Amino acid sequence: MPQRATAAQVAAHAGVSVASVSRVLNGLASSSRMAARVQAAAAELDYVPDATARSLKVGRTEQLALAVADVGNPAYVAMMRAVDEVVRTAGYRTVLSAMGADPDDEIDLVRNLARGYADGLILSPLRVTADLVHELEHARRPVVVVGSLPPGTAIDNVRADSPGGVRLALTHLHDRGCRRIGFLNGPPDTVPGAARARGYLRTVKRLGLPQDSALSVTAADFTYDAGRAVAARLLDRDDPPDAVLGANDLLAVAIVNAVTERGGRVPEDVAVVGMDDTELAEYTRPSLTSVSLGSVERGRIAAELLLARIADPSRDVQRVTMTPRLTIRSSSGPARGGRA
Amino acid sequence: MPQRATAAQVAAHAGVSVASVSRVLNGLASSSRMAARVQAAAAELDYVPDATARSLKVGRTEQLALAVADVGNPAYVAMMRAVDEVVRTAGYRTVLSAMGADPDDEIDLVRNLARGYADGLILSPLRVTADLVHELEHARRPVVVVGSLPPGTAIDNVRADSPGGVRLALTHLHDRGCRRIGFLNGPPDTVPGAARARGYLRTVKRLGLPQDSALSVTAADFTYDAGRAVAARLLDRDDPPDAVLGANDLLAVAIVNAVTERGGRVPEDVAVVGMDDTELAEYTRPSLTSVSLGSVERGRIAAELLLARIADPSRDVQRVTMTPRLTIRSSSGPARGGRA
DNA sequence: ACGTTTACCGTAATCGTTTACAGACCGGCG
DNA sequence: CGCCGGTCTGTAAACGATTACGGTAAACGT
Repeated sequence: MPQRATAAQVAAHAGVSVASVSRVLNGLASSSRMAARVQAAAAELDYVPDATARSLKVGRTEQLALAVADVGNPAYVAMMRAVDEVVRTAGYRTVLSAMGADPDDEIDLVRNLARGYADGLILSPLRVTADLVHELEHARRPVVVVGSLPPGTAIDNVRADSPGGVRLALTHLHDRGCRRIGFLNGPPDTVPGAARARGYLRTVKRLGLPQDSALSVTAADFTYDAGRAVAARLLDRDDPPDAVLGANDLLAVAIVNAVTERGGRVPEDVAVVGMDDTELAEYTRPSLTSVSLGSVERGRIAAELLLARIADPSRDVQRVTMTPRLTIRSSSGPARGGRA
Repeated sequence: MPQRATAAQVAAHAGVSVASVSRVLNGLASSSRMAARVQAAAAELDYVPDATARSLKVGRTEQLALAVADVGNPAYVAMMRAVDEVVRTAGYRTVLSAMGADPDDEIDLVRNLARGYADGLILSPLRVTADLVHELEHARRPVVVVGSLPPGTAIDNVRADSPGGVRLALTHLHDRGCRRIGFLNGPPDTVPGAARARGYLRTVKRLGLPQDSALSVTAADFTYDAGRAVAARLLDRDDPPDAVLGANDLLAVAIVNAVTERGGRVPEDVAVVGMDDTELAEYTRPSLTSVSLGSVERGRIAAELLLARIADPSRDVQRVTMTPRLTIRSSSGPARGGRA
């Protein structure tokens, strides 16, 4: 582990001042003779400027923090990739701040941001409490929230249109002839859980479908295992649904597998639609019809919003909503026409 | 965006010196009267110490960099989670340094580490060139490599036993009665690709299986799509294999889907085994027999090795190899006994 | 030839902490 | 009463860069 050279050492070695070293290495005005000397000395000593010292002086870390609720969820993975892509090409680094389900984690995170280890934060919280909103509005560094916020909150944010996505999915199933459409939701006290539950109720009413509360089941979280754990409540009934919407691709796949394990066929006996349109939808068999809520674009836009705000802190607060898009695959099958 | 208070302001507000502020906030010796005053002042001004300044002074950033080749690969996602878990509980942050397929990216990364933006690096390179090894050995900060390195390289590393894993898989298939066992590999010029190819050849020989080079196919990378693109070369033959090993769960799933789309049955017509034992193996139908190369443990151990080396830079170089473990699921089916 | 602009370069201040060092104070012991 | 030991506290020097400022010398115009 060789010692690191400092700018002062380079300066001494080249017989110039540290100011000149800094100038040359940052491409500021300097004679070509000077530039050559400094560069030679820097190369000889294998000098690399210290990021920490630079950050302290210029007041920027060139790092952006990213916090998502669940790194295991493919939708978040896709979002992370998109964020990192934008962030990196802008010359910043991404620091990952995974967090648990505890909303206090998020509050701590925003507080810690005040330490200045990053120039901004992209936060995708599962639950939004009043405390969190308060903390966000008083954050010492710019924050962009991915997901909905209470109306009037003055924070840049980019949200999915969950109710719209649910409507797209249910309408599609209705068009295919499904009438008893079940819903496997995640925890209803989360932002996406609540939004999707709202969308489900609203659309069921609008389409004139049976408002049977037994058709709506919630999993403990948005994971495959949690989906499997409660799938029986939906399927093992005298009057099982002829279609199920999963609040998530993972939950949808859980339903698909639960159906097939019971000897049922997807989509003939039960059609299934997922949400997020992750890669999973392509891998699984039957491939999964899924409505994209724009995870990738949300990530990209969030990163761009953050960079823009860092560049101009006084710009207007932005609020972007993605429009959902349905991709039809095998799990909701071809038109059911003659059957049933 | 309220202004940030500095230690000097807190000191002035409390009528003490900045040294005392620092001492109190870091829990060093100080009278209770002093502690109370400082804490009151700090609370009043909502003071949070600056991470950058602290880092500059103490020479630690409390950040660890993590670089993996492909964030889309579930095996790496699992590894990332494991790393982050360990890193975070040790009080460090994880900074993500995604990189492309270009080996130069990795060299840049190691070089950049000299800037001191992180206290250490966990690197999982797809390809290991001589230049990279050289760079690693002269790195200014501790590096742990996940994956194999040329013998004699003095770098902490934790590797998978790919050949062992392949042997496990092939032996299993052989035991099930399969004789024409195909292999869908990733790029053979990558570290895992090369290791698995070696393992395949060796085991095929040992088991006395046909050494038909047409049975071994390589995909352009370790992704599902790349697998799909070349699956035909393996399946659409006069003498198709009765089993296929995927170098990857993604590649294995690609084979499974390609088989079923051709009307074949898995495992009856073609048994399939994957590698990495990711969550995908549970989701897909038929569920995928897969050999775990210990992605999660590799991540955990890599993080622990790095932390240990940071704590004691002169400790002996460690090299850990995970032993592979086979999990049998439906895709390689029950004993084939009477059939064929 | 002389004043003035221009281009470079070095000195030193600065970013916000931590921490070595030394001074101040108090109590207790001989 | 003097001295020693210990406990706190403040002063000031780092950490390693960037950059405002001023000075020097070359270049230029008349």
